[in-house]
Amino acid sequence: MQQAVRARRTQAERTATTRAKLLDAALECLVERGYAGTTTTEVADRAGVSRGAQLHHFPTRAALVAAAVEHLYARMTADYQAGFASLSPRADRLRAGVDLLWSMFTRRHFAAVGELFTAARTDAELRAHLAPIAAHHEANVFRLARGYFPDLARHDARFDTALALILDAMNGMAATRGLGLPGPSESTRLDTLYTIAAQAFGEPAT
Amino acid sequence: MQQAVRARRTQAERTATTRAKLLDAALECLVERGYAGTTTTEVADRAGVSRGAQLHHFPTRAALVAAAVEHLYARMTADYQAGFASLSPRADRLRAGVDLLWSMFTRRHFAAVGELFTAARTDAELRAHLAPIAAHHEANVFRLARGYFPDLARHDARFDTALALILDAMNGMAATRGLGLPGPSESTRLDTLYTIAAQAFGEPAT
DNA sequence: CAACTAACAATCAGGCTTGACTGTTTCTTT
DNA sequence: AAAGAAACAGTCAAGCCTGATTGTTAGTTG
Repeated sequence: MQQAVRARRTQAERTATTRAKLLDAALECLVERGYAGTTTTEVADRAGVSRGAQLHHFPTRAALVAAAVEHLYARMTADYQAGFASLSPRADRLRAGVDLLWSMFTRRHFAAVGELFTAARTDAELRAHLAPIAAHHEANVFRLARGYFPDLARHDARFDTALALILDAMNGMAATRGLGLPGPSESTRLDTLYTIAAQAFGEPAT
Repeated sequence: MQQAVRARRTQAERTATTRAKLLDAALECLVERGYAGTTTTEVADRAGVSRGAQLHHFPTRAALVAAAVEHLYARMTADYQAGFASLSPRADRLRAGVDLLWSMFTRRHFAAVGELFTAARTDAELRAHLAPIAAHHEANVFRLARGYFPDLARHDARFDTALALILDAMNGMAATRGLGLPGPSESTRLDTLYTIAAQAFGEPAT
C-alpha cells in the first residue's frame, strides 16, 4: 500500500528528505558531541545517508552545520508564531511572550547554536557561513516582536534595546546551564527578567 | 648580575614560573584557536616548555585548561578589586561597577571561558574539572558585590537576582560578539543594563 | 657528600578525520 | 523509451592529535 505511494517520488522530494535527515542528524550530533565531535562521517552515519550523498548536498562541514542551524531557526520561528497565536485572549501577552521565548532557548537542539557560535569565533569559514544566517534570524526576531507588541514598539529604541537585553540574558543563561553554578534559580531570574521587561517597556506588571 | 640571582632558584619558584608559562600559553591558545585547536603540544610549544614538563604539572588536557581558567579568574578578581578601589570617591559607584564588570567580559582572554563552558557541555572530564572552579568564582563575585553595595544588598534576593541577570546578559553579549549581528549597539545595551540595575535595586539613576 | 626526589626531555604508536576519487542507481525530459 | 542529469555509495591516502614510555638533569635532605 505504501509502495504505490512511494513508487513515484520526485527528485525534489528525494532531495528534501535527504537534506532533512542530514540536518536533523547534524543537530543531534552537535548537541550530543559538540562541534569537535560532529564529524561529517558521524553525521552521515546517523542520517543513514552515504558520505557521497552528504558531500553532494553539503560540500563542506561548515556548510552542513550552518544549514542545520538555519533549519533550527526556521522551526523555532514557526513554533514561536504558532505558540503565540494559540494564546488565550485573556493571557498576559508580554509575560507569555517572554516565557515562550525562553522555551526556545531551552530546546534540546538549541545547544547546537552555542556550539557553532563558539566555534565560529576561531573558524573563519564557519563564521562566513553562519553570520548571515544568524543576522537574518535576529532581524526576524525583532520584526516579529514589533509586530506582536506594536503599541510598545512605538519608540523603537527603547523597545529594541530591552528586547536585545532579554535575548542576551537568555543567551547567557543558556550558555551557563549544566555547570551547576550557584546563584538564583532560573525561574527566579525569568520572573525578574519579565518584571524588568515590563518596566523598560513602560508597562506595569499586570 | 642576573646570574647571581638566577643561580639559586628554589624548586617552588621553578614550579611557579613553569606553571604560569603553561597557563598563559593555554589561555592564549584557547583564545586564538579555540578548545579544539588547543592541543597539549601546541601549548607546550608556545610556553617554551617540554611536553614532559607539561605532563608533569598537568597530567591531562582537561586539568591544564581548567587550571588556566582558574588562573584567569584570579586575575580578573584581583583587577576588579583594584579597579574598584581606585575609583573617585565622587563617582557613581553602581555605574562604575557595571562598567568595570563589563571590562572583565571584554578582556581578550575571557574568550577562553566561553570555549571551556561550551566544551564542558559534552566533555564530562572537563566539566568535572571546571564546575567547581566556576562555582567558586561565581560565589566570589556575589560575595564581592554584596561587600561593595551593602546597602543595596539588604534584601538579598532582589540584589542577587539582579546581579545574576546582569552577569547573564554580559555573558550573552560576550558570546554573540564577533558575529556582527544587527540590533542595538553594545554601549546602548550597557546603558540600559545599568538603568535596569538601578531600577531593580530600587535606586534611581543619578 | 651521597642518596633520593622532583623536574624535565624526547620519542612513538595507535586512532581518527577530512575531502577527493570513482562507480552505480534513480529520476526527468524529449 | 532512450538519453542525460542528478542523487547516491564506497574506498582511500594524507595528516594530525593524544597520552604512554623511557631516559636525563637539577635540587634537597640527612
